[in-house]
Order: sequence, then C-alpha cells, then structure tokens
Amino acid sequence: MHGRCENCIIRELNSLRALKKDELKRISESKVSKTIKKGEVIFAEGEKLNGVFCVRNGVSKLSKMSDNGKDQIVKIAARGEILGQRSVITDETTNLSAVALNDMEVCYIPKQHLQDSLNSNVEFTKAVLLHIAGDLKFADNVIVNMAQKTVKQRVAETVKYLEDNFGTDCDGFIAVTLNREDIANIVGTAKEACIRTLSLFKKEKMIFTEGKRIKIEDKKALYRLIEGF
Amino acid sequence: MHGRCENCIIRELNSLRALKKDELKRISESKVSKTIKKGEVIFAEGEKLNGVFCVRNGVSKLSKMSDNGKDQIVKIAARGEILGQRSVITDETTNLSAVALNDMEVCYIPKQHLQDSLNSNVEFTKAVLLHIAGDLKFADNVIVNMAQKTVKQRVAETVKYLEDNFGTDCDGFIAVTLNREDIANIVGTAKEACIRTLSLFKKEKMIFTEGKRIKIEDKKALYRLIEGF
DNA sequence: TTTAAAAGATGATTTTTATCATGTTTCGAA
DNA sequence: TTCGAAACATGATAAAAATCATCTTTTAAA
Repeated sequence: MHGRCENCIIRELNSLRALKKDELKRISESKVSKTIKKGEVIFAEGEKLNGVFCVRNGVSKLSKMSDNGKDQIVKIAARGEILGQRSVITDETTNLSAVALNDMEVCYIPKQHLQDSLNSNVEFTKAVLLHIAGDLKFADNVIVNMAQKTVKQRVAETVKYLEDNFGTDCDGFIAVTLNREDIANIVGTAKEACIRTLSLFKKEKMIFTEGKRIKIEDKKALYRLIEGF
Repeated sequence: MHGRCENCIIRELNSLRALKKDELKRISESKVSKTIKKGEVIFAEGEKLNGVFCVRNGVSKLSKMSDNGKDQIVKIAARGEILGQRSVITDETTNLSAVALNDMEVCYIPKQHLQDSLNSNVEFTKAVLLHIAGDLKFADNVIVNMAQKTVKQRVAETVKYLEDNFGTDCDGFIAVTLNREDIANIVGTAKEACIRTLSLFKKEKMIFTEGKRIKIEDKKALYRLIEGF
C-alpha cells in the first residue's frame, strides 16, 4: 500500500474528487496499489468485478469481442480513468475487457466503498452521473462515425482522437504508441487497411511516422478529411 | 394540463419513479401536456433545452447528422422514455435530434425540477445514473456491431431489436412500423441495401412483410445470422 | 377518384474494403 | 550479435456495399 487517497492528485481527474474526507479515509485503508505489466489482462469480458481500478500511470485498452471473433476497442483509458466503473455501478458482469498497453500502476478499490457513497453522497453520485453521461455522448458520436464514415475518415479521426487525448511528446509525436492492429481495432477495419491508410497519409504528408510513433504534420488537411473532403 | 404526475403510471417506466411526493407535486404544477404530429421535430441537434419530454404515447427517433449529410438513428424511443435527459443533466446543447415517427403525446417538464431533484434526492440521482449506464452499455454494443458486422447481420439485428423493444401486434407483426429509409438509418447503410436485404430475408422465409409491416417468421435462422452464420 | 409525390423494388456499375499471399523490417530474447 | 518471431508493408483478388438509374407500387392530397 502506497500513499493515502486523501493526498492523491489523480483523484482530481475523476468522480472520486467528490468524495468527502471520511469516505476517502476508508477507501485509503482498503485500497491496494498494483503494478500491471504490458499486455496483462486487468479484467476480462463477462467477469464479475469486486472493485474498480483507478489508473495512476500507463494506458489500457477497453475492448469487446464481437461474435465473429474480432476485438473492437471502445476506449483507450489513461491516468485518472476508473476501469470497471460502469459494471460496478449497475452490479453487472463487465461488458468490456481491459488490457494494459504498457506497464501500469493502478489502485484497486473494493466496490463496497463506491456503492456506499453512491447511496449516501449525492455530490458523488452526480459526479459519476456526469461522467457516464459524457461517455454516452462520446459513444453516440462513435456510432455515427462508424456507420457513416469511410475507413480513411475513421483512421484520420482516430489519429486526431489520440493526439487530443494523449498530447504529444517533445518531438511532436503522439504521446501514446499503439501498434497498427490496435489502431485497426479502434477504427473497426482490417489491419492491412489501417496500415495502407496510414502509409497513404504519410505519402500525402498529413502525418509522419517512425516505427509505431505517429506525428501529425498537416492538421488542417487531416481535419478536412475527417469532415469529408 | 391533464392528469397529475403523482398518479401517472408511465412514471414507473423511468427514473421519475424515484421522485418523492412533494417533488412530483411541484412537477405536476408546471408540466405541460403536448401532442406532437407524425414527422414533427421535438428538438433539433444543437438546441439548448429548457426541459425534458416524457413520452406518454407514440414513438420517436433520436438521430444525429454526420458530417457527410446522412442521418444516423441512434435510438427509437417509446412510452416511458425521457427525451433530452442527457443534455439537461449535463446542461449542454443536445447531441441528437428527436422526430416523431407517429402521433405522440408527451409531457414537457421544465429542467429546474430535475436539476433540483438531482441535487437533493440521491435515490433519483442513482436511478438516472443506472438508466444512463444502461444506455452506455447498449451504445458500446452498437459500436461493436457497426464496426464488425455485415449489413446483413445488422439488418437482422435491427429487426430483432425492434421486435424485442416494441413487441408484436395481434397478427404477429412488429408493433412499430418504420419506413425502409429509417431502418437503413438505424443499420447505417444505404436505403437500397436495406430494401434488398429485407427482400432477401423474405425470400428465405426468415421474415414476412406486408407494406411497411414486418413479421419475424424464423427466429432461429435470424438469430443464427446475427451471430454470424 | 384522380393524380402527383413518396416509397419501395431491382438491375447495372463503381467504389470500398476484406481477405489471401508473400516479402521486408523491427525488436527482443538467447 | 544473431536468430526467430512479431509487426509492418504491399500486391492481387474477391467480396461487400454504395451509387446511379429506372420502374412499380403505395400513399396522401387536391
């Protein structure tokens, strides 16, 4: 067990910020800090969770297997994200599986604490509600893009999404590196189509790539493409 | 103004059931019953709502225009559904537009009432949270289907969705009738592809159609198709 | 009841995307 | 450092779906 939740700044990034001192104290006493290695499964689709995972460091993919055996990535979760939140709230088995994309540090929080606070602290409940409502809006937009946009547009959209959410390193590369297959699984296309599209973007000087790392070179052109030109 | 909210049974279908007597009384005093004609716009994408619409009768489509000018239907809302809930909660402009698919009766509830209850009645806040969390799970599944399944599978899925949610009339037809274009806009495909696919299903005796009305004839075959055979 | 418009249906063609095959590069473990 | 596996890349082909065109049927309004 590491630091105390009361002092944890990660909390400011999520709905746990609405918890009161005594609630945090109780969580602090039963939470468990864990390190997770790249590629490790945090939880699998269909599991019943007894708690949530608050991401301190590292990045995880949240995905769901479709009937035809392909994995669809629904979200990339970084620092501050609370993994398993939805299924703990509704007390259901998980809908998604979570896999570490690089080495991670997370805090495991037993679900009883959250459920207690959901029942008693309306500020917390509201904070969670606002967060989930935001996720829902985002998901609706993804549905529209999946249904109506081409692979080219969706690859462009995904590159933008990654830059917007994870920023860039000192060389201007997007600060999270995914392999082509994972990008394809966000886009909802085959690995080859994803590779081809990124190669095309590079040829057209919209992006620059170096191994897995991607840098956006011509933001305007990329955005124009996303909107359909 | 019609009946009193305290006696309204529609309420049992949604999160308003968690409201207390005095909260309902206040809502009852300021709510407005409205009739909406088929095809009428209840609210448009980007509007700022000052209240929500509780559906008493009729069916509405919730859709979003994609950049390329095509409408994507994200949800079909029937009796009990509260239209505009998400954007009133987050106090944002609407993400979706709502259009009546047949004549409707709705109750307009000014947002202040909901916001007051969200701030003070944790049971209500929790009920809303559970509802939105369910919507989110559903949306994630739609994303996976959009990304990974064929048009054929998605049409089958949509037919199943409509029957599951709206049931059948006395002749066994799905109790909601959409035109082919609307079905195509749920599936996320072109009108022609949707028509062709439904014709094929009819030829294969999985469904029977009569005008806009659709009856599922071979549920097993349909379900097998959805899962990928 | 007539008539125009909307919706449904179907064929032909083109575009997009998936799949298969195969070669090349990169990277980590021995 | 070498070697093998994994990831990346690209061509060829097949399959899926969009688009365009045209015709028929249904629907709603005059």
